Amino acid sequence: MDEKARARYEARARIIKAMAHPTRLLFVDELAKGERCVCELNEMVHADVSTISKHLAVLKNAGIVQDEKRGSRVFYSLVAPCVLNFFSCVEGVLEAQAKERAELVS
Amino acid sequence: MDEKARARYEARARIIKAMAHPTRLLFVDELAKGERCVCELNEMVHADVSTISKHLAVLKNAGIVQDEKRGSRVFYSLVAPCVLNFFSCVEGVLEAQAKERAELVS
DNA sequence: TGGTTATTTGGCAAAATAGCCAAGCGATTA
DNA sequence: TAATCGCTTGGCTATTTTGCCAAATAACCA
Repeated sequence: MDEKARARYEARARIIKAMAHPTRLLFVDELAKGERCVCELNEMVHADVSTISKHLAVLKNAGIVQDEKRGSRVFYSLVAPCVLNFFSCVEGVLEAQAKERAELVS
Repeated sequence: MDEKARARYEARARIIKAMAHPTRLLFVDELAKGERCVCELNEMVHADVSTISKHLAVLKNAGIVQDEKRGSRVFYSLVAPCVLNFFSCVEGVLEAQAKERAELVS
């Protein structure tokens, strides 16, 4: 594999890595319904606001969400809705795993 | 968020995390073309065989690939081809980012 | 102006991940 | 049987990620 190809896979991995956290997946799921301010997202999770803010920064850096300050609040919204497609795939994999585990028992 | 929802997002994140590495993305891409033995995958990457083996174990544990021993070799194949859909999405995000960076310069 | 609210940043410690080497193990060949 | 091949596992260190706290900033209200 040449250097260029390696860089491409690294760039791809960077984006996917941004999705690889339960809290961030929850946020993406929520933002699919519309924009939300940090305070709203904060209410959904048991974590420090600074932690929330850093998770959102990760998503923003990856180009998955964008932010817009209005008044004293910052609103985040989804700019790459295609990441929602990840869910159906992942759900399918989880179901297959559950099925397999069930068969092992029987 | 209740305990059950949290567990669901954690399970999802586990699968996505398995995809969040350049080498593993390369392997998935390669396995999309057909099964490959560890030795073939090893040739594609500058890394110790043990490292390769561990990456494959991560993908297998996540339910993305499966393995089958035939003779002295172990062949891996893709069992969740839907993960290939990740690529087109990620590619789109990368393009959008490149475009934005280009606009910042101009 | 001073205080409060909303959010980000810096810094740190704990946890998870990555990758190398050495060792182990089953299958194959000599 | 001994040596080799293909692969996995254990163990270790280096790096990255996570999440908390404290501090900084910006907008708003009194």
